[in-house]
Amino acid sequence: MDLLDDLTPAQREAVTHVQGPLLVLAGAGSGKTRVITRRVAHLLHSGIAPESVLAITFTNKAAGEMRQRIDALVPNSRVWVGTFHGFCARLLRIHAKLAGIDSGFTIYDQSDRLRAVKDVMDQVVGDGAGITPEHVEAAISRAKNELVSPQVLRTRARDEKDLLKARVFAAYEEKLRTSSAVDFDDLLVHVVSILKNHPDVRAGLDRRYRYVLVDEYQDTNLAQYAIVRALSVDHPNLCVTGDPDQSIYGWRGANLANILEFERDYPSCRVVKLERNYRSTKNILSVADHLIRFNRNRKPKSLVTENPRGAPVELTVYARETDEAEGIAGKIDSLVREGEFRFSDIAVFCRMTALTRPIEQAFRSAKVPYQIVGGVSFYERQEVKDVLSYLNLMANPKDDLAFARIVNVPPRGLGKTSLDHLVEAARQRRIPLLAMARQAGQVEGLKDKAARGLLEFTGLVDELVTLCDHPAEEVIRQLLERTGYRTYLTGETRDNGEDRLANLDELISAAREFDQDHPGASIHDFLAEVTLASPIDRWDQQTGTVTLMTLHAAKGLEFPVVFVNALEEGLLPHSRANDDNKQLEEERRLLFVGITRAQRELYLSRCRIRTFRGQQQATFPSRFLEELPAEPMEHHDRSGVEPPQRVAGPGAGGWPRRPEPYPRSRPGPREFRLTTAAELAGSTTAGRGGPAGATGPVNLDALRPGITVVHPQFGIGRIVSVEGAGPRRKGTVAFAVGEPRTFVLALAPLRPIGGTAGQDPRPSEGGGQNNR
DNA sequence: GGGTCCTACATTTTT
DNA sequence: TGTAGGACCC
Repeated sequence: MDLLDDLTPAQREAVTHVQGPLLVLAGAGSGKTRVITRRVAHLLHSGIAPESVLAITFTNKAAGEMRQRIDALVPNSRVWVGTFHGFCARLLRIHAKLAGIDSGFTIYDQSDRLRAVKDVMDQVVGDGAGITPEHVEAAISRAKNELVSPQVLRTRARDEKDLLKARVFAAYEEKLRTSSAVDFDDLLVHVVSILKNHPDVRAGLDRRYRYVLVDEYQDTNLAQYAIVRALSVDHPNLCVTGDPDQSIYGWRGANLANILEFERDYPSCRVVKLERNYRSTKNILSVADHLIRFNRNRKPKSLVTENPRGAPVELTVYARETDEAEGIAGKIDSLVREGEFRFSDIAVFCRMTALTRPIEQAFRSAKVPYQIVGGVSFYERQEVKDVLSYLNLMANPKDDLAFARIVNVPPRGLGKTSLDHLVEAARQRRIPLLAMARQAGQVEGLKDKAARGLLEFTGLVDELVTLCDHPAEEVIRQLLERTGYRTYLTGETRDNGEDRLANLDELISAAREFDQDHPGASIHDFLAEVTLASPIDRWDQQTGTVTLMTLHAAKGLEFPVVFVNALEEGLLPHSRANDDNKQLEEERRLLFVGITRAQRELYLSRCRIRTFRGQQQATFPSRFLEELPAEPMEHHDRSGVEPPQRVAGPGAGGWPRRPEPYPRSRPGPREFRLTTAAELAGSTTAGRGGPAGATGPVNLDALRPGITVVHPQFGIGRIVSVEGAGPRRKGTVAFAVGEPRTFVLALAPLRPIGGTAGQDPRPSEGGGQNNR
């Protein structure tokens, strides 16, 4: 077949471009994957050696799909397709020495890193000092993604806490070094340093990978950017594809500027825009387009489609999250019953995994088959992690983390006290725990019994190490028997012993599959693959079930029918984004990504009262709802709420302490009216750019304690106290969502709402008027 | 040493 | 609501 036959001129231009940098700005659903795979095929057809093509994706799943599609066009092409982390892990195995690490290094995942940070903090910081290991861990990751060393981080410190973080960072790095371990981010960081410090290696790789493709370029961080650039100096045949409007990993260091300024990096580059959408109906696209136009930091872009108009986009308001879940389950049931869709055509997206629970429950009782993507990865489950720790220790005797994890699993009479003695002795001698355990007799303060236990353990490890060259499946089978782990779990009747045994069997299957796919591979390779695996890689669209996943996981996928739930302030946008416009725009893109996954039907929903973390709370509609167009949408209110009552509220200006349950006995459609903080603030006419400031002078006398106010950014709240006088008078406002905040009243865009203090400012109240 | 219970805690998204 | 870590008891 001809590679170009069924392509548009723009797509054809991208596919046939061979030499020089190329930027493909691909709107959602514009056939980007098809363009990339065709382009690779075209390169190969033009006589370019497969070994000189490097295709980098964001997830293993995307990589697998791309490889498959390339294979279909050009069988057995041996093009390298993979993720950044996979590529770097492979490079590092070869060039470990140049980065000053063992080639047998262990890769620590995020939970390993957190564990290591905790250990380090115990030693370096002593007691807390006001920062949590999670904070430090996040700071370390951020620093690494931005190629910031502990030393530099220290010079940037602004307070005691920052200094402390920098100190822990340095100690953590030392710990990694002595353990021959690298964390996730290090895979990139070490490769960057090799490329930087060894020009010959860099030039060699640049030459080798003459044609580099990077997908989802909008999600690259500084380290990734540095790698890509270093590989495209002498042979800048760099093709990047992406969509700035779908950048949703800023929190992980992704830098939108990478794609926005690609043309500046490579002035000679060709730019191809794919703006025609093949995926969604006109209605869905219109909703997506309206929303994303509220983002300021973007390149304007039009998305057009020749697809039919399609059904209206539905927005439904429910009373509670359980009703929402049941509503979604019921709708899915009828969609399938009507015969137009199968379960596997349908997906439900949530902002957070925690929001999936009520939906799962509803699915179970409505007998809707579903699979959930995300949450705890298979490889992060305790028993799986235990076994992997054995493998890690076998492969890397310096891996103290692995040692500590399994030295007493199954129980060998080695409790915390013994461990503490061992750790202290090892620390003094600066040797790994396993090496110290071999000389258990020399450990001060250790009981005989514990010393014997340690020696027994080292003997076991030595025995296991002899298995290292065998196929992964066999190693694991043997390991489970010889360590007594299987027996240990078999005796475990509580704690889902059965499930855990089943997980071990699944691990064995995974190992078998690995052995088949990678004959001759080492345990290191198996461990690397497993550590770099993510939950989404295991997702399978072909199982005949509804898919339940986070909005982040949904990127790159498409479904005929899509539901997005919990469109409420504090959830979408997430409360942590409240005070930062950049983050707010990212939240908007997140919803944009969700919407544009839908091919034919899109259902949005929210509820008035949500029980979350065991707490019942009244909600506010997401501000994003206000940014959707009126026309192709259909609003339903199934919350059974009363029209607003113009009567005095429950207390003197009282914020209801606890939201009143809405009557379920009086359901029925109600007229719909959007009420968002921004609208109440009187800024609905602000148009582009979203909520603006207040629209007129506010009488400062009106801002008294007890008054309900609205802030364009933080939403509705009540003034709890006022201090000082004159122009510098400050007021503290308790918001319905998020932390209380203090403002200089004369400067803050606060507006009283509801007129008198007595009026019920109940959030989320449906209005009596129709907004159309 | 090891198990159990309890409390305090945090709580986004993941290669 | 869940989990991780500490206190307590055997």
